[in-house]
Amino acid sequence: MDVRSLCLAVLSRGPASGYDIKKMLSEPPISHFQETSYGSIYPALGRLTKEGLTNCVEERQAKRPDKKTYSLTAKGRRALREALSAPLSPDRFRSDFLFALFFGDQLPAETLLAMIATRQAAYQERVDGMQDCDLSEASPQRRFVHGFGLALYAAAAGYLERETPGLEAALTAGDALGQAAE
Amino acid sequence: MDVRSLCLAVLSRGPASGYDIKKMLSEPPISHFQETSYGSIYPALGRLTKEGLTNCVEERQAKRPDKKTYSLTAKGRRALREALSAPLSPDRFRSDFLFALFFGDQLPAETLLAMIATRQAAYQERVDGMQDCDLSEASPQRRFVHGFGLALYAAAAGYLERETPGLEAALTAGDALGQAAE
DNA sequence: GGTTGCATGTAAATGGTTACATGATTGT
DNA sequence: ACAATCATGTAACCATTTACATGCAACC
Repeated sequence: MDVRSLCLAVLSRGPASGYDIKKMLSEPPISHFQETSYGSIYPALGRLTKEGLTNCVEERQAKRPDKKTYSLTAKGRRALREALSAPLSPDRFRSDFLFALFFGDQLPAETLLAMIATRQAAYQERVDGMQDCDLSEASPQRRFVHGFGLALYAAAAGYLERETPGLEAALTAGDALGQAAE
Repeated sequence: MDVRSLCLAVLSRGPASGYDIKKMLSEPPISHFQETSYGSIYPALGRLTKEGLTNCVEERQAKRPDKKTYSLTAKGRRALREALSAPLSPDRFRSDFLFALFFGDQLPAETLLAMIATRQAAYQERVDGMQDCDLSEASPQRRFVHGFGLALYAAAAGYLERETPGLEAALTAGDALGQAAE
């Protein structure tokens, strides 16, 4: 999803500054499946405003840069709806961890097992954090999205926990074979 | 993971051409968690060779471009090991689908449900494809990686299947409320 | 006294995708 | 006949990240 649509989407919830938008996009649950930086948001807001998809109201602030509050125009809302209902690009999972593991015959078994333990901890931490999350006020969609993320991370953490011993056994057996062959 | 390391990793399995490398990276299971294109691979191979991380042997071919077969040098193998054992960037999941769903109050319920059905089918198809996969010859690592992917996709497909009816109920109830309020 | 939050923005560098350019062979 | 496979490479374009630039206020 391009940054412009991300901005429009956040603004559909109400007026916000570039700073606010970045904050919302960088917090769970959105941060779990989208990424952005100031360097892309500010230019995007400028362009959106120039093209009439957003309005911008400047508020003078002493001792700070003027705060610019953006809001959706009717045209912007239409553009957002279009972007959300257009064919969406497929979900993607990127993992350097799996890649390293896949080519792990280049590395000592201990290194691999340490890598796995680190990932397992990271996934588990995420799961724990999400389970503590208060959803009593959340919309059905938000709960659904939250649940989806939780299901994925729990599956990852669970798999790593369950299957690591088996891999460890296979790797040490392989090492022994390798040494026997020498 | 940068394209250079991807190339080195594939070459650690044996000499290959740019074409071969692209093919391996574009096939499951690697395609499930890494992406590349010719436009990045060919320049990367050129640079790797210039820097002495790979060797290149050209083979004349009539009627086709000369085939260039690359192989790892000792330096290249060291660089690969370094890249694989360096701190890896965290796994990332990107989903325009979840994003659209999250801001789904902008869209009619039917559109949302259709989107979900499409994704569910896509995930399920992936799961089915992976279950049919023959792993009898595969290394322990490869099985582990395969299993990880399968666990994730199965969790996604399962979640969507289980939880969609609940969301549908909530959405239609919400619609009714919204209409009552008008 | 240090970190976090508020608040904007630009410029350079990075790194990549997409499309183009070419073209025989093999399988359906 | 048509698609896929083999086989390389370049150039234009795109988007984004990272680092820089600035600086107060509030909290710990």
